[in-house]
Amino acid sequence: MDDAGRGALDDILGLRIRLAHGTVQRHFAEHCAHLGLTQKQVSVLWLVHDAPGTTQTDVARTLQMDRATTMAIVHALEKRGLLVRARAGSDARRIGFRLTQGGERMLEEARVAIGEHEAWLKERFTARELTTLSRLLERIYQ
Amino acid sequence: MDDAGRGALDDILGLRIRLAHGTVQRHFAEHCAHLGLTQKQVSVLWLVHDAPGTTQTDVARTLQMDRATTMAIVHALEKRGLLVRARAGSDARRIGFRLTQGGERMLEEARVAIGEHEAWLKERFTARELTTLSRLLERIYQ
DNA sequence: TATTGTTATACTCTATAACTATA
DNA sequence: TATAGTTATAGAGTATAACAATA
Repeated sequence: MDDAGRGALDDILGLRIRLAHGTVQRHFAEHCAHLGLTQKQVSVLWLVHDAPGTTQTDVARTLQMDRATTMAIVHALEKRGLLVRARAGSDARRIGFRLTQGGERMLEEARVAIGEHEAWLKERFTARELTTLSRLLERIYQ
Repeated sequence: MDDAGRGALDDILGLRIRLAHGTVQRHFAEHCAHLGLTQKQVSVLWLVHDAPGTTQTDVARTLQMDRATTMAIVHALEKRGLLVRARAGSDARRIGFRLTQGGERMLEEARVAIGEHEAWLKERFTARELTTLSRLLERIYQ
């Protein structure tokens, strides 16, 4: 009995995405180890910097995470003094985030490391290929 | 102080890959929950089916995992009686894998569920786009 | 010495469920 | 009732380090 016409593991797009993700994650972990931050933590710092006052629910939606998962990440950042929480607006349930001075400094440093990390990732593509890849990936998570 | 010329979070390819990966993983978890298998476990079953006698190191290399990580996954499959281990060839260090009858049956069932899952994933692309996406992703992990 | 398998350990991410406070 | 945040808990994936057996 053979597997003719049954499809190979190579045709599984999910596997390709998973392998690519793993490769990127490993390179990040190595290259950005000196920051002591994970990809997710940097994403949150970046997001809050771009839009101070962003709430937990906003962050969860943008990064497509559970609220509880978001909590854990924010907690770690708060514990390190990179981010503070404060009531946002008239709705007493909503708590907005702001970066501390230390958080801003850390983000600047992270941006340098991530710039290098992204350069390593992108160097294998032309500008046109990068645009194509970004647009195709977008269709998956949007 | 503004961020003109500094690059936006949207330009981070690593983030797009991460979001796409998360979306695919969540859909797999929902759609394939009845199997009681994770993506990794199915990959290992599939791999061993395609090449009986495959060793732990082979699996680790193909799926780009640590040997210890591979162990944990294989252990779970062995515990459920889907896979057995046996000495492979003359090298007494190498242990090859084979699927049991139950493992073969489980793989058949998994293939159906994964076919549907992949159809959901791929329906948003044309055949040509799929080829492009696969080739671009390949350049990252190969 | 190098490779293969193994175990122990630890950390991140992820999600669920149950809870409190506010709208 | 619905939403925002919180906490506890658990499982999966990942990696490191140290070890035994074999090449």
